[in-house]
Amino acid sequence: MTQKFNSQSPATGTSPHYVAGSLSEAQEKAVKHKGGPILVAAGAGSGKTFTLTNRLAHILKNGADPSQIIAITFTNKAADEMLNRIKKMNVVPREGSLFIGTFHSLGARILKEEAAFWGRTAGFTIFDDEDSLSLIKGIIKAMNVAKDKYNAAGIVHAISKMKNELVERAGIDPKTPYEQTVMMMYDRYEEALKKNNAFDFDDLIEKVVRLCQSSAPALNKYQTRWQHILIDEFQDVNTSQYAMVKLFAEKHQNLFVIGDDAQSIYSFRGSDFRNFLNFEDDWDNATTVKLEENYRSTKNIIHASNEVIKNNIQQKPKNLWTNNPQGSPIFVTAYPDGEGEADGVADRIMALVRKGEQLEHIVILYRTNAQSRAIEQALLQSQIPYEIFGGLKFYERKEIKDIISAIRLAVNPNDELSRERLVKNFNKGIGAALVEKLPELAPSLSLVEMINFFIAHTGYNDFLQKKFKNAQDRMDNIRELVNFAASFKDAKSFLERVALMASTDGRPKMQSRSVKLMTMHMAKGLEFKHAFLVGINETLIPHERSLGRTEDIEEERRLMYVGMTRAKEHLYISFFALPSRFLSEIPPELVEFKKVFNRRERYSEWNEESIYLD
DNA sequence: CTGTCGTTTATTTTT
DNA sequence: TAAACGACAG
Repeated sequence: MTQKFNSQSPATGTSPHYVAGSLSEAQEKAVKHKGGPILVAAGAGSGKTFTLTNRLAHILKNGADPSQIIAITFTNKAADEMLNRIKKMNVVPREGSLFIGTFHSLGARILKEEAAFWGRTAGFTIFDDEDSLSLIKGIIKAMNVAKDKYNAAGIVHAISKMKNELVERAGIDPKTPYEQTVMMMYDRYEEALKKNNAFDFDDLIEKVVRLCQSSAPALNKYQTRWQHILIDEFQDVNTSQYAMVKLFAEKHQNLFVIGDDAQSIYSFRGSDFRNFLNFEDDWDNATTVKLEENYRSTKNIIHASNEVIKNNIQQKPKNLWTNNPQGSPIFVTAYPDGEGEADGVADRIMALVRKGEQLEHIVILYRTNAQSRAIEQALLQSQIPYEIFGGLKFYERKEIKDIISAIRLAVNPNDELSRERLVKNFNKGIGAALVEKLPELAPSLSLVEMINFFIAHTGYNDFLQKKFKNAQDRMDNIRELVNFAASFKDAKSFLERVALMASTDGRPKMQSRSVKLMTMHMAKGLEFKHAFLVGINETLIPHERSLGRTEDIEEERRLMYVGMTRAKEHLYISFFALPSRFLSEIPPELVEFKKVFNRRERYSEWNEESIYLD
């Protein structure tokens, strides 16, 4: 077995360095599956990406043309990783003919082909969440309704939900005046998108499904084209994504889906892991393979995680096990308050450093972003270098958005939002002049020339310096953007990529010598030698907002499970105030419990006896 | 354009 | 309870 414990994989890498060909028995069964629908239930750390990549290679080696295959992921990062691994295996005869990408990029690609059906051109713009919000805000204003009654974000959310759940517009019968108005806004929103020659994120899936539902030739085209469909993180598909895939796979039935229902943590965004649980009922001749050997963590960590997730009712039964060593106990620490906890974690990290541990092997995970502040302060004080993951997406930065707006308008003159943004941004008519000039200029300039034109024409560096204290940082960001843009052959593909970028994509590469801080959501798929789970309090995880419904609490438990299974060797869990119920689900014999008193005098009477709730 | 005051809102966020 | 946002006056 080359998948060895404590491998030298980078901190953010997802798996040890495998050698192709060393599949476990279960992995081999999944990889060499003959045909027909197959669900691979891949537990945490069971070599999911490895199996998926080998499956793809297997299909290619058995004579399928790359153009007949689509492999769908949720993130660009996952897609890039798979593509890199596949390239190394030397099984793709023609470069560029194989689709490995996200649901959204697949949708964008199809809609480019089918733009006319929706009254768009191939140069359509992809509106992001912020664009959708401004569009709705404009509609609310124009409709002259009571602003306090119609919350723009709420309406955007409602529309997004309808699209994700494929709710038929014609089937909706709004009863109350409020509902009637919202539906009117929906209609206006759709009109506005069309007028702007734009699709929103959800359209990239929904409009493909609607097209295939209403046009037999179109459906037949894609069904025939794609004979093999592979889907990663299948537990996270939403209704429209699954509908799209189902339509495509109906003809050849070569649908390979892989994922872990125990790690479904995005239901608030429409992910529905019942698609995973019901797969065998949904496809007559479905095969199921379970990957239950964990190559990542110690026995203690796996045992503790299993005991926690066991308490969920809605799940596929599984028995995750490992050949790895027993390892150290789970270190659970009670602190008097959040600051005490942060200091305690910093102290513990210092101790690890003194023992020669590398900072990049350490991660601190929390439930909510707000929790990072206390931790940051403590790390600063102890002079421990750290890096926060997530936060603002690269392209959501103001300076980046300004430039993107200019390129968007150049490519798509109907993009009113970008025009507005540019006009508003600069005084003395600079914006207006720019907006006039762009569409003549665009065809004659390369992408990078266009960006440089924008910067020169608007005096953008001066603009930044006048307006922002951190102008230098922002100019650095622009330089990053120019570097990134230089690798694209045309503005259209650049815009598509940028629009579909996640918060961790496209940012300057991370530093290696630093502790990583992130939410438990962001940590999915990653692994670290040492994982600190902080703020494991009742009201934080499970979050107080989830306490009403069993399903929500079960999702919180899955999140806890995701957090715990990130640790390879050492798992540190801490809390203040009331310990999370999930802590009491860890068997006491696996835990080394410690209490820290007297951080401040007023907590001296703090006297909880154990982490176990009554 | 800029600053201030009142109001709102407060989990997670793969695209 | 703070902090972020938006409206509006100066």
